Amino acid sequence: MSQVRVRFAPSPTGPLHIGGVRTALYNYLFARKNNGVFILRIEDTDQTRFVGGAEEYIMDSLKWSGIVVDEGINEGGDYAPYRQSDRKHIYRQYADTLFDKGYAYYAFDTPEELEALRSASEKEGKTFIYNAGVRDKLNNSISLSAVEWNAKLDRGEPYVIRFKMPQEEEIHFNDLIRGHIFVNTSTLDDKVLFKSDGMPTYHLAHMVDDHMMKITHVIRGEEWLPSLPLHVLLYKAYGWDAPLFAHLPLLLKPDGKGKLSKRDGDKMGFPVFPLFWPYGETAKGYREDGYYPEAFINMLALLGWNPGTEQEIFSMEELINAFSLDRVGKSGSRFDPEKAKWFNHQYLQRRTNNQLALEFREFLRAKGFHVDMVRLEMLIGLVKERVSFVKDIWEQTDFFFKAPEGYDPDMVKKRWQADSGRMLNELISILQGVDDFTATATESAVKTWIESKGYNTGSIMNAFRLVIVGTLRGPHMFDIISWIGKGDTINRIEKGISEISRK
RNA sequence: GGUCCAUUCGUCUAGUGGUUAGGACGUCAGGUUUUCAUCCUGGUAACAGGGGUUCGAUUCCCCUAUGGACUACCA
Repeated sequence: MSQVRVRFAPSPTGPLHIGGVRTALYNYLFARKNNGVFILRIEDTDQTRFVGGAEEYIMDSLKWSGIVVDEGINEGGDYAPYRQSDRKHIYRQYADTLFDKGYAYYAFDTPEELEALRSASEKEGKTFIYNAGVRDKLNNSISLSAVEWNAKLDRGEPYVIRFKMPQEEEIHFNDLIRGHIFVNTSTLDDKVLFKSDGMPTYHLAHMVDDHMMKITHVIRGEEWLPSLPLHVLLYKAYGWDAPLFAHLPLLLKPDGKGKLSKRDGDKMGFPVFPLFWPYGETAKGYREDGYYPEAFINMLALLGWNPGTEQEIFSMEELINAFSLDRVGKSGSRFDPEKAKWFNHQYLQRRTNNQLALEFREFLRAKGFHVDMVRLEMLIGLVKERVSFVKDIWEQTDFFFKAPEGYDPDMVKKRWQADSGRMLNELISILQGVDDFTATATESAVKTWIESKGYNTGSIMNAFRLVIVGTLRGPHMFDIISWIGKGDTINRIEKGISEISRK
């Protein structure tokens, strides 16, 4: 068999949705798995919907995700150009071929006329379909005489080129994910192939390009399934071999009904886009929310596909190895933001303290703290397993950098006893006597003291934590005081005693 | 409305003509942690409904219901 060639073909109409990233990913995995080629083609035939920055956004998103394009606008390739507006000149002749062969015709109906027909049909509870049923009553090169429609062309009247859908024919085709499907052409309409503005529609452009670029497998979203019969007919009309098709199920809302949208993300506080979108109505991105691209991709890969084993954590290499189209599900997947966080937690745990320290150092710098790497790595080691994102580390460690500004009133009420101040004063002198201020040294000194006095460990330690942290949370107490040092520890105890006792 | 597609725990899913219907996220409980979190252990929880076919259907077929996509000179 010839070399596998697949393409991801988005429209630059705004930021790329994570559903789009998943489509790109599956194409990419399929290509790599089969030693094939992954192509990025920009489908910008609708000039009215063009959005500046979207093309770069698409490329940046793929790059961040670790999806490597083999042929595309930046990469070049034997089938360039890879942007449809740059290929404009090649489509017209293919529309003409279809006309010459009798598979297409000119239509002069104005958008207003068609709109009127549609609303009239709707009033009767019917759907207006521009096909064999009404074709010869409308304004086109089939209903009009050759003299008439040629005159219109000569006058420069706007027109489109429509596909001439067969009247009553069963179209059978196969989808790699869904199997055999068939539909009767009487329910299909004469789709516009070539627009009056001189641009092809998606239906013409994508298949001409797929054919010219020798695409072997079309892996795209389920929203294209209804137009597959048209595409199959088009391939037949040209006498071309059609590629194999695989229609991917959609990503659905975490709750409620319908497909995942930007609104869901806004409402529930999770991103629906890979990267921050800075234009117009801005949108948050996974990258900016602190997700690792590996976790993001891993999460997306498992939404609609599964390996058939119980493995859940996959590197890109592993995904490539394990991927196959026949393990892609048929039904839409509800997106679960909680599971996305879990994936990031897993990836964060697999990073070394050194890597995390490097990442967290940027955070600290922004806050004006400068800590050397050795101490930072120690700190990371204390809180690493408690967090899912680098940015969470701050919430877990803020009290390492500054004494508490207040003391949790509920906890004080619950844990601060009449003699807590006296005992903590004793504790100060115990700590004062520890020269080597390591966690083990201070711990053993304090435990010996508590035992010798017959104190209650719990009440001492809770009060201790209160004055050091400000509330009852955080890592092991002796790890904390070892990190902040003897001087600061004692200062905090003294400050805590005086401030809490005063109340 | 019409056409097409889909339907296993709350969610992502595995699975088979005869299984204690498995895993993960979430959730709940217990344990560890003198705090909180993590972690560990355990529990909860599903074959949409109705007809067939069959000795036997979650699995195969049909119908219904529900969900989704499409129904543009948008992709």
